[in-house]
Amino acid sequence: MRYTLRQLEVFLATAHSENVSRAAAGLAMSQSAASGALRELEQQFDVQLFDRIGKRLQLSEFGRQLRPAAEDLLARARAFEQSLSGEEVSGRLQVGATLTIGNYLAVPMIADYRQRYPGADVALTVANTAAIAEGVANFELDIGLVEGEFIHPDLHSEHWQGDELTVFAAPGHPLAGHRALSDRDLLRLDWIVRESGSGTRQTFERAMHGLLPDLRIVLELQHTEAIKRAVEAGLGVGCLSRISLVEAFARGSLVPLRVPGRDFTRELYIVLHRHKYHTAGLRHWLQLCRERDH
Amino acid sequence: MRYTLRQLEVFLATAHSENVSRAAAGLAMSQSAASGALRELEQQFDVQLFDRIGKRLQLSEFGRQLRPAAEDLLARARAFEQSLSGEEVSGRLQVGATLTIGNYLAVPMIADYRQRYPGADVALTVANTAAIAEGVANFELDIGLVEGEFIHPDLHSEHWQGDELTVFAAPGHPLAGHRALSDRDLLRLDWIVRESGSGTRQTFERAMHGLLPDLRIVLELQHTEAIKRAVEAGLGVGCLSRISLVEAFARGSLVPLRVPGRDFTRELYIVLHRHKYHTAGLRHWLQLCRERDH
DNA sequence: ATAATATATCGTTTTTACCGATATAGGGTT
DNA sequence: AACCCTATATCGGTAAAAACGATATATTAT
Repeated sequence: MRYTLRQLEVFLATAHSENVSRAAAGLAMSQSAASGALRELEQQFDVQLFDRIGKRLQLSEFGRQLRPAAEDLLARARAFEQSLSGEEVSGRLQVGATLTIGNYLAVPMIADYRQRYPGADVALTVANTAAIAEGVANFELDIGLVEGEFIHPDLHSEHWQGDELTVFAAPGHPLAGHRALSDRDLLRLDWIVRESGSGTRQTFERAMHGLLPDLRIVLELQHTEAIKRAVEAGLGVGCLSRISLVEAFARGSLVPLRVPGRDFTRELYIVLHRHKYHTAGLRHWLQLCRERDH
Repeated sequence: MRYTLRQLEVFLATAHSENVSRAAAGLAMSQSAASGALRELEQQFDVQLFDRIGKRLQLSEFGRQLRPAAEDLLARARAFEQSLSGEEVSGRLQVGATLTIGNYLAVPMIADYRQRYPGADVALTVANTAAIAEGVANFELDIGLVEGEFIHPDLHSEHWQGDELTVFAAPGHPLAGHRALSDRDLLRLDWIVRESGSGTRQTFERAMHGLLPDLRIVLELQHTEAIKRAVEAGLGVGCLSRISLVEAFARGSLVPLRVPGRDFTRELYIVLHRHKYHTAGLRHWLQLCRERDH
């Protein structure tokens, strides 16, 4: 064997940070040692893993090709080390989720996961669908839970569960408890919705197709809770995922409005890297996802 | 990382030969170095991979548990080394096959394989079904092509193709070109068949169920070609796989006899280790197998 | 018993991995 | 353009690791 697992660690850490010094620090070694390990690996096989553009290191085309296999190999090596150590589930599972999913679906799942597999740790990163996908593609996230569809050569996205937006208002709103809303009603309402670019907003716009130019959007907020409070305060009606509203409906602080003519459904997806090793932790999390696949 | 790929190599080579000295020789290192590497690996994780029974080393229960994952990891590490080296298919593919399959199916496949993937090498081991299965389980063979079914916790056997034995005789035989043979006919014949324990013999005995005690077996031979020549010489009738007879039938040196009342079919299986990494070579071979799955 | 065969260990040598220091070089900033 | 900040590569030295040969020890076979 003409290379070591340590060299792989250096390679991948450097590929990740595009910075030998930081990679070295992360691996608890000096910059010179990391630089040497990289040089060693490249010389052994007479290949170039990085393009040295000035003082910058950037994965070469060849290095980019090799990375997924190297990540896979190292993940397996770590898993093997753990079976040698006799440990069960360990290592921090990096979960990425969009805002709505993160707050309302992922958080209870994390509680469940940590209870079922003590010693297992989860880090939740909340970002939009594109950023989550990027993270999974770069091996920074183990799994993504997102609201949008997309295509990426290295990623595999699997249908998780259906979701639906609900139009809602404060209990005292003129149209609360009213008949089903027509398009004319929708155009007379003041809307408080999520910001452009969010998955929730995209679904909202799709559902409102045909009315968009004339819709009165009075407030755009980046947080679900803020929207709910604004609606409670009577500033207008909102449109959010039903999963973020069940509690408020149960309490009676908000009430749903029926809009039968329009399609507010959307699908949630699980995003995985096509060539990533599934650690025990990841397998357990996936099982949890599938159990909650209504 | 608290271990090296080299240590894994020593571990596996020793597990394979149950002999540190030979393992060391195979890895081009001294016995003392191998012994030290093993000790190192065990001390790092405070585990016992081998039971030292006197001068004998035998995989401990723990070592046995770990072996498949280690083999998998090392196979992947080697594959990664090859992608670093820029080589394509390489390494010798160890194929195990039973006698009939080896001679009549595997040999032309090897020719095909080597032509399609220049640089790829194949070693064919011919043995009975049980020995092939054993070899695959011990990682000595990459794949087995066998005639019998069996169950083994670590092995996965997949249906490959159907086969059929054919009863045949020399063209001048009294029953050649005759009507279909009845049980009474079968009992009057002199039989030349494969030896007990062979897959072909097993299928033959199953097909002849009910007649076995009275069957006149005049000759048992271990080689298909020998049986054909004996039948050509008029010593009796034979019963072999149709795949070993097509040529002789085409030439007219032998002729088939019809035995409609009895079932001479059997199934051929592909045997793989459940937890073995599929190298590029193995994947190509499997593809070849599936192409030839009639 | 004795020979043959294997493994473990010891002292030694060689190799390697790593560090700190230093040289080099790009990218901003003034 | 000169300067500083930040990064990487390289060099010499050192400590650790890996390997070797020789030797001690243990088991099996003769």
